[in-house]
Amino acid sequence: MPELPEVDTVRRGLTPVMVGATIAKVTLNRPDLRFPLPGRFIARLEGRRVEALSRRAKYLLADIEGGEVLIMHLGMSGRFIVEDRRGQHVPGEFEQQIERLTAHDHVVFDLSGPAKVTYNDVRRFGFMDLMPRAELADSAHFKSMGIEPLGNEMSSDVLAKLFAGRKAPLKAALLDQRLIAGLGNIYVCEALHRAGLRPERAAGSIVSANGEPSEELARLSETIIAVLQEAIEAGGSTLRDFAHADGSLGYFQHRFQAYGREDQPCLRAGCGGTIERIVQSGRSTFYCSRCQG
DNA sequence: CTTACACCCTGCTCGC
DNA sequence: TGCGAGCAGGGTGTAA
Repeated sequence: MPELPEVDTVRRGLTPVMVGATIAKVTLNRPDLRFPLPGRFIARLEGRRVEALSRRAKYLLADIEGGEVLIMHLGMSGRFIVEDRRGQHVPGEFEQQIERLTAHDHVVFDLSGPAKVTYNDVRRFGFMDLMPRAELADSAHFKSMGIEPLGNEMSSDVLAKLFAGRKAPLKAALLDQRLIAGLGNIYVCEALHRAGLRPERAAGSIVSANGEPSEELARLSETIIAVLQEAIEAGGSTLRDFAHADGSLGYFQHRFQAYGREDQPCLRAGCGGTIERIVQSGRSTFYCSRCQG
């Protein structure tokens, strides 16, 4: 589920639960996620306070008392479930509570308060790592990471530099985390649709020859920011409601204009086209060949 | 350096 | 009803 807006939603949800709390106990139900968990994972966390929780691209970062940072990536299917410990043992706390599936609960953080935070990940493409804050920037995860799309560096000037001369399709360039970090398949499709740009076009083709940012590039830059901000405000897309254990879908139903809408009418006013699905770099691209030029 | 592709893993849906 | 194929929001490693 998690692209930048979803990860940010998770960050917001976990902040009041985790920040300031002490990690009383860590339980590992397996020795690895996508990668092996770092050595002495449990000992380095237990008894320490969580000082802050932040996001970089699709990564969640928890500052741990003592100077280390807990790095968490949700992969494709990772999610956090917050439970009041009593909720587990006192049915009726939530009237309609459905027993949640605990298969694929891989890591459990018992906090100093009544809360328990469980990392659940069916496909196990997610991972966690732990290292001193000072080593973060040079770590394998972050050293080649691109700009933060909602950060200060994001502008059509910077995009022009990043895209200049690239033959890769716009779709691939926007998905490349070494250029811009945080966009995923959904929001790339949405941004290109809203900006009216064809996903197959070479990324370099929207940078004008004289080096000045083109109008298309400016539109794309602004659209990316707008789409992400709107998604964050809506609380992400299809994330399950991680704050409760009832298994129900989150409130945010699809406001997608393109993603997942193959064969359905293009929603751009006056377009009248039909959304098509093609495959680029092994992944589905949804777009309207009529209004995306 | 850039680009392309296989791969990691589990579960669900679709067509036969 | 059963079963294989294809698909799913991620990143990584390798090869060309």
